[in-house]
Amino acid sequence: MNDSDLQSPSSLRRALRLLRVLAAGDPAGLRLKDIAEAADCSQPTAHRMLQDLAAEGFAEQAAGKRYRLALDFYVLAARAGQASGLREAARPALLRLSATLSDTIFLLVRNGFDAVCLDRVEGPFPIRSFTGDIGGKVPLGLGQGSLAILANLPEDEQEAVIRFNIPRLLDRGFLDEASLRSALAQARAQGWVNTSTGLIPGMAGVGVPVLDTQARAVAALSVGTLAERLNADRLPHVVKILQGEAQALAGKLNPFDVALRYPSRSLSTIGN
Amino acid sequence: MNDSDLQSPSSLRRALRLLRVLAAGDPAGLRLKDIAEAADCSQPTAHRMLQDLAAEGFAEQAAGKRYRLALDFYVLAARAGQASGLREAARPALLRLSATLSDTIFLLVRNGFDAVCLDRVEGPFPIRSFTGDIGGKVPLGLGQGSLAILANLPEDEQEAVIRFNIPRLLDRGFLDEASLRSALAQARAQGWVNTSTGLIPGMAGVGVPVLDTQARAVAALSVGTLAERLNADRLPHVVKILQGEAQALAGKLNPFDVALRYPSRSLSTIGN
DNA sequence: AGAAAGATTCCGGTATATGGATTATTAGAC
DNA sequence: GTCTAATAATCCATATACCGGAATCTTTCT
Repeated sequence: MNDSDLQSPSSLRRALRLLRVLAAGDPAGLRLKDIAEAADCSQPTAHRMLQDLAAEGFAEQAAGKRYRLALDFYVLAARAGQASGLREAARPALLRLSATLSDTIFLLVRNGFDAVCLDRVEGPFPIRSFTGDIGGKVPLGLGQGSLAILANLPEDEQEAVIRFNIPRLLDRGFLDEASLRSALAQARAQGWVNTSTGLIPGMAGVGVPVLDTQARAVAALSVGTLAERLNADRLPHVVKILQGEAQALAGKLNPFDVALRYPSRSLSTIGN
Repeated sequence: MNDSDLQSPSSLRRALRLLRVLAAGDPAGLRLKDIAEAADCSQPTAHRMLQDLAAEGFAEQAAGKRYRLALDFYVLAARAGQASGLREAARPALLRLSATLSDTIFLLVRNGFDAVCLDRVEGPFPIRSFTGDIGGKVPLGLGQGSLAILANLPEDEQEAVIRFNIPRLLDRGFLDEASLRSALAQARAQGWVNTSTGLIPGMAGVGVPVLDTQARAVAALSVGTLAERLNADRLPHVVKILQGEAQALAGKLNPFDVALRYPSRSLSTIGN
């Protein structure tokens, strides 16, 4: 069930898991003993690795000897996932949208079977969303932006994702396969997704895909707001503005970059 | 002079340097051969390490076998308690400032002998800055925000930083020690830094420190704009608004968090 | 299609990571 | 403030798993 390949992972992989432990733990820092335990390695080993991590600027020791991720880690991370410069390119659009619509705007990208929130600009209204904050993940198909991406993948990939995600969607209590497929058909036909499937009570949103030159979705822009703020009067306006930005954004993207295909790593990490 | 500690760094440290190489290189990915060369290790070694990095979700192989940092890395960092929550806490202030002033706003923090750009909100005018994008570093003392931080460090630390940074500043062609010290004195006296030292032609800026409860700088907010947009009329206004946000931000910070002290890693990584 | 450059795999020698035991340090109790 | 239990750091012999040259497979360029 789990991935622990029978032969112990390389020392490097164990060290990287240490980083995961640190990332998952209290931002104020974790005690060596707990780290060693969580990472399932001896205390001296954890210590030595943490020393190395600290020496390279990835970790640091806070007061009380607690270890935590250091700034360099965040600095490097800011450079990750920048392949298409998407976040950079989209930032102005997000700000404009948020300013124009006075709502919370999300930038989502596909990653494997998930949509990941790459950036988010807060509006004045408190919002509940699936993706949550930057870095949040949802199965493709759940939520407006996520659905907009899934609806605009090449057919074979879409099929694979659907097959894989159906149980995950059911787990979260939404959408049987039939309604998912009809929602996808509608999304592709009209070019955007609204909140017709009613997901979080009182919340509503619109998602539009950002398409590459071959009309495949590489990302999505979406608005999350209160249901009452997306009435029949306002909806078309919101859709139009979103589509305009999505199109402009598509034009700015490096056409060389293609959507990430299935990640090679094992599927067992999906649960993270 | 240089660090090559005579005993070769541990394999973990070498692997972490690989990550740095990836972060520094083309976001579209680097070829194995170039990575191996940049990291100064054999091709098979680089290959093996990259495989492990990929297996743990820190790197990935894009089309053309190119290796680059993976999105999971970003996700991991985003989900981890943002370094001291500063970025989170400051985001609204940055957005407000950018909206109010119509200029580019920077959030800088101290890290060792550098100021690091933690966040940045673009204004409508194209800006050249030392820190550049998120994650960019400058020696403490170079640039308005960076100077504002240095000016408000405890005396002993400030002295250590000055001593260390003088040659680095000279390298970049700016500021002899005397003018640095006088700029620091002025900065501390008036509580903000303007562009009096004339750094990038046509550019101007204002930086104010974000102080902790002991009046030590933990960060700085700064504005970068065109020189013509910071005339005598507007300057006081900008300073006042910046200071207001900096003060409000200081109030929101967890008083438990203290400025990062000197990182334990060797000084030789400064050149990065 | 051919050739050259690059990526991946293989494998033996050896450097190096490992964890138990030891010492040093910290945190908590009184 | 002192003592004690718990955690962190260090040491060291051992065996492991890392390393890089050479061979093979793959891609990219002419």
